[in-house]
Amino acid sequence: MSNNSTSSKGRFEDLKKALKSSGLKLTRQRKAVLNALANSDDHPDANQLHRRTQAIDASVSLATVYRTMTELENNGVIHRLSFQGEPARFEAADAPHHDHIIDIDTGDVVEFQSEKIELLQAEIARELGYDVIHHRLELYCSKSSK
Amino acid sequence: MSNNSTSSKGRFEDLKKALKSSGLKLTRQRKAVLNALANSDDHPDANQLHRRTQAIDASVSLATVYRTMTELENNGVIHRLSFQGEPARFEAADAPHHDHIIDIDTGDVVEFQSEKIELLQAEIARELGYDVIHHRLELYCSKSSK
DNA sequence: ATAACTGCAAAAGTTTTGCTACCAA
DNA sequence: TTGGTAGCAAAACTTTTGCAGTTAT
Repeated sequence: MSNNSTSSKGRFEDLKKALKSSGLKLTRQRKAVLNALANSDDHPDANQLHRRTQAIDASVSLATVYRTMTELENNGVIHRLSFQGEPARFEAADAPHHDHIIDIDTGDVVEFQSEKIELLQAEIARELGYDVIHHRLELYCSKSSK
Repeated sequence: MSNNSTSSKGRFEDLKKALKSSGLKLTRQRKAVLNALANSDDHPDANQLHRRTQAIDASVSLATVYRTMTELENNGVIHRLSFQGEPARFEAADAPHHDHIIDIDTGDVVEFQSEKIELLQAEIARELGYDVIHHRLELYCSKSSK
């Protein structure tokens, strides 16, 4: 089994596998969408993903991109990111959990991870009588001067 | 000066003051919008705020609600919250900084604050060469069982 | 065979905007 | 007086959906 997220080929195989285990049919169109997503190392929105998909298979419609993303999201195969004031972006869920830094000058997205913050979150929620099901943490940043 | 966010009257006065110091005109319509916002202790979206505003002054249009919120946001008087998959919500910015817990069963929003998390965020960003300008932290939770 | 899937176009929902008239300062 | 504002309706955008035909299994 390829958990190898370094090769886009491996990511494509993983996505196909995840799609099939979700009970979804592997259609020509979905193959193209997954391929486009596997080859994206940024976080494309629906239109970008649609354009990249069409470069592989020009017949794929935007509706299919949306429908596929919705299905895959419901099955935990991809994450839908909705940053402030932007259309939703998508990323494969194969990578370990992480949060995002958004460069407010360039729009670049950097991923990071902090066990400490996760623990603090759970602790805070617990004090208020809640369990954290999932969370969103985004740092809107500019490059530091020095 | 009333920094007293316990009384809605005080909050209304504070909002009016903030609007005027932003160089905006205090119109009849804006008075109604600010009044509606000052009397909201939840986080209304544009439609809700519009309805509450119309209860005060029926002539106010939805466009004016949006335009007013955009102006006030640009001047730091209010915050625009955009939770996952929902239309934007608004809150007065007079309260001290805080983040949000969203109850995924009821939609309730609880505010919390954690100095520790803020410090960790800054530290993480710094290690990656960034300064945090602002951030978003949302915990999507359900009531804890015990 | 047949239930799932697709493209297309239309609809839905949120937010913005052009325009003409109006009003706060 | 006059530049900022308002309402209205239309437009802009993102996302979803009804429908009739197609396809993977």
